[in-house]
Amino acid sequence: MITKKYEITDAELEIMKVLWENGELTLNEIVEILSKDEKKNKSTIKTLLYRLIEKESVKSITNRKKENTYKAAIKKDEYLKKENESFLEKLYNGSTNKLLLNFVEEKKISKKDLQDLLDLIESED
Amino acid sequence: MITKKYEITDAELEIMKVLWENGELTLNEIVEILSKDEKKNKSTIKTLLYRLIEKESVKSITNRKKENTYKAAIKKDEYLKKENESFLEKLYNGSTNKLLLNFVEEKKISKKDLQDLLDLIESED
DNA sequence: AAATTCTGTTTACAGATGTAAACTATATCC
DNA sequence: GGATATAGTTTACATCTGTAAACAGAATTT
Repeated sequence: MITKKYEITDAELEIMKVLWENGELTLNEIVEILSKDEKKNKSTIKTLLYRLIEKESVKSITNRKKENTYKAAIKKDEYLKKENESFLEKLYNGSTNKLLLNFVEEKKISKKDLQDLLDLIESED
Repeated sequence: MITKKYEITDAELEIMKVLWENGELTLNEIVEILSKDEKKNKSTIKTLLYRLIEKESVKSITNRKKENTYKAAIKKDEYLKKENESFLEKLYNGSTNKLLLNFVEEKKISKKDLQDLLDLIESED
């Protein structure tokens, strides 16, 4: 059976982000946090949370004498990695260099950004 | 009225890629090219092409005494730019630097890649 | 010219997605 | 303890997607 752990939709991702940032939360806490910028109905958030639980991207924790809490069951890094890869594949034939070049052309990356990053790497090894 | 020009689905994108690479083509030429790697039915390709025409991403050209030809009505660069931006926004809060750092951590970008790119930029200005 | 064959256009349909209400069981209030 | 509120679960529904067939009009064949 194929795991769909990483196939998270845009709407679901908003919930994952909250969980990644805040750890273990109750439904109401999630709603609270999301209500700051999003205008999603609580019921909608419940559904999204449920779908995430079904696809095992979120774990629901039953607490004695309290509401359940929910936490991310997949790591943000791993998710990002998959997404990066499919983005690269979809638009740049898997070539990071093409992407970089494109970003530079679009002025999304400056010379300084590159230099800073290089310095950072140098300082690490 | 909002133009949906750039909202191209994954399946539709395969057709756009063919048109970007080959310019103006007939349906059969598109089918021919796509049949190399994809296993899409001709009818499916027709539908995708039609949807692209509807959303004004492809222009259909009527030729006297010949089949229509089709060509991309949006530029690849522009499309890429939008996609880059939404990808950045969705996963990195719009921060190119976060993306870069992440790519380096995932070993998608090497020190050499960065250096080469820097050299390239230097040589340009 | 009638039959056949394609090209262009429309319709179909199942599954995914965003959004939210309905239902049910459990906890809380009086 | 019964009424009420709320959390957890299920169902609903419109739109979007991927896939493809149906249909209609023009071109080609015989």
